Amino acid sequence: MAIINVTFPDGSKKEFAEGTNIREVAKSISGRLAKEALAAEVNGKIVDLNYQLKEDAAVKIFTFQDNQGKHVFRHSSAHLLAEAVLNLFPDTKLGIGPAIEDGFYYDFDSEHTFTPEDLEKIEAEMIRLGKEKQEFTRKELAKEEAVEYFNDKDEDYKVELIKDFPPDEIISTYTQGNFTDLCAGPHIPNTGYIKAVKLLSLAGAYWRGSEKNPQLQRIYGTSFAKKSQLEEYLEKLEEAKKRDHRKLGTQLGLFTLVEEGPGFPIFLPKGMVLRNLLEDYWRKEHVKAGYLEIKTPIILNRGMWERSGHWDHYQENMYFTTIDEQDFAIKPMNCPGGMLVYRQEQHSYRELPLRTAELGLVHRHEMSGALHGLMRVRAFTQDDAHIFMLPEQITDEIKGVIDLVDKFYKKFGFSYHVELSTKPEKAMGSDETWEKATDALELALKEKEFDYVINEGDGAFYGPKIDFHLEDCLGRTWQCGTIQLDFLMPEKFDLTYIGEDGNKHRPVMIHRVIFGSIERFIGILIEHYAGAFPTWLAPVQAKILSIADRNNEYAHRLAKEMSENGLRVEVDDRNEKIGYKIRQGQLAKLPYMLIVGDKEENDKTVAVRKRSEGDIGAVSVGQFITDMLAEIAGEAR
RNA sequence: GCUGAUGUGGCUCAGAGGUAGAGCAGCGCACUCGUAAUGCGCAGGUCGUCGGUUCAAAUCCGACCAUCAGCUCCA
Repeated sequence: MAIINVTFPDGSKKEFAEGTNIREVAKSISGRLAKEALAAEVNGKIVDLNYQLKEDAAVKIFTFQDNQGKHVFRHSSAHLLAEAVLNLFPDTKLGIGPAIEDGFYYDFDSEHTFTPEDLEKIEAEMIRLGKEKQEFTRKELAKEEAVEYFNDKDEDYKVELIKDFPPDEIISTYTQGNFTDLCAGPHIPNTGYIKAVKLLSLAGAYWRGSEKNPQLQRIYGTSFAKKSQLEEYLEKLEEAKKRDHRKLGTQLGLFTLVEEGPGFPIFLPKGMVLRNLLEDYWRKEHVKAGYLEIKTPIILNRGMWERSGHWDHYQENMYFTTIDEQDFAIKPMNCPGGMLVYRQEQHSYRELPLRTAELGLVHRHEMSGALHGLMRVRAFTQDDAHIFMLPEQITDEIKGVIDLVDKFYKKFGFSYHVELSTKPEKAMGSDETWEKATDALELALKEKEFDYVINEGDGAFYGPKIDFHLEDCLGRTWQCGTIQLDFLMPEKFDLTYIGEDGNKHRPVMIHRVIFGSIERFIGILIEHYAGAFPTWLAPVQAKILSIADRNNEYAHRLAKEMSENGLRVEVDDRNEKIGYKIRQGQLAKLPYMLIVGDKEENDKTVAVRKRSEGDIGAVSVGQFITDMLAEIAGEAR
């Protein structure tokens, strides 16, 4: 029998007899690994533990600690879910059931509408089946056999999937107990591993993600190797929900969402302070980066929107109005206004790149089901800019914008990921133009050495884009910044510049936003800081709390002095105990509370209580103001 | 828009056919207080909206609106 050389991730090597399976390999390393092993990677391919080695191989064994191990574990959990559902609701047809970040789901087609109570029953059934320790066994079959097998079981969706595979594809199925599913695998050894499982929610999901297809019932769940891990996870979810910007927004008095204006958030005084600070910072940075600020109207006439292509390509998202019997539209984007600005005068190649920026309020008709706090609204302000440039300036300008986005996000401590979105179905312009634009964006990303994923067909109707995504408290990502390269709009509006040769040429343009929408960015910001804003951003930077009524005058005198120094201060002069005032201040997440009683009044000091550190002792008023201004200047830089 | 769930005072929630209740917040009074909730009292709700069933509806039924989760779509 042949000897096989196995190399492990740490570089160590071991010899095994041909046909040895991974379980035995794990056992040879340690009993514990054999117990915890879920799946393995052999020469780059993910396999089951009973995969038999046939040649020399690099072997990695995965446990629940590894992402791959988790993934396999959750995928097997999805199979267990399907088995449980079929046991309880035999007429159910199966869609697909993959592992996802933090869990898994399975899509079902059933006459019966699942209820939250059903989820409990299904969960109990999963646990029961888990106790049976049913083994997952793999079987390979030819395409026709597979079609026949699933046809017999009336699994229409599975048949549809198989029919889309290439003709010579080897199809595999996995069976546990008397449940068999179409699946590439791999899977964990048996269902007994799944001891901690929780079905979390129920939702409709279109078959293969298309609105045109029937809607299936999707059950979401998660599972862990140990009960304690599940509990920890559920606790973490609860904690994350406390950071929800919708909750904190009301609690902290930043904004409000009312039934009278779905998707039209109302900003309250404290929210406006935050918003204005962001805009101030934005303006400062944009002047530095060579942008000129403009403001274009919210309403423009029909002809202009026809020219821009929005009338044909974006109508379903737009709001309309009539003025003096003429059609007008409320802008869903700022670009056409930007075009009108460029067209105001003749431009020389010497002026380019010309960077015009606009904090523009746009309105878009979003589907009612898509609305979400400040993250997805129907009216929002984009921190827009349109850069008009020579073709040879494209890469540098894109790189400049990438740097600016990075600077902004780093300032707030955001981590983000980048996507490159390509030509959508509803697009203007030729494939060549699109390809040219997409290549230019890709080149800039490569030169910047950014990791990015390609988002097919998700570009704007006038051009491809680089999207910057930020995460909310639950790890859902939202597109914020975007850079779009556009050869078409300058054409549509017949934009020109006079080149070195004295002739007219067509400029290229970039549409870009950094925050994306101020509203969305604020939503992310609230969740990121859990409402505890750094001092420079805090709507109220310090609150002065008086100990007794007789200290109120001193408190107000201090407040006046601090306000005159540009600090945002409030006084709590209510006739309440200091512990109570402090509690409320702490819940309001104020960076500083200044407690003033007889002692402070006599010494002309304030007793400082810092949000993060508690009581830090008394300092003179002047000293406190100086320190705070220094802190703010440092943060706001 | 689709699927499911939810909607009770400013906020968090109880009440599940007999005509609305608590805590917090608010207001008043007393206490004048030293680092996360002082006590007492008062006021506040056409129970999302409209319609139906019933002697009687917050409660049962229907439609609509809004919100939440997900799908789809997007900054």
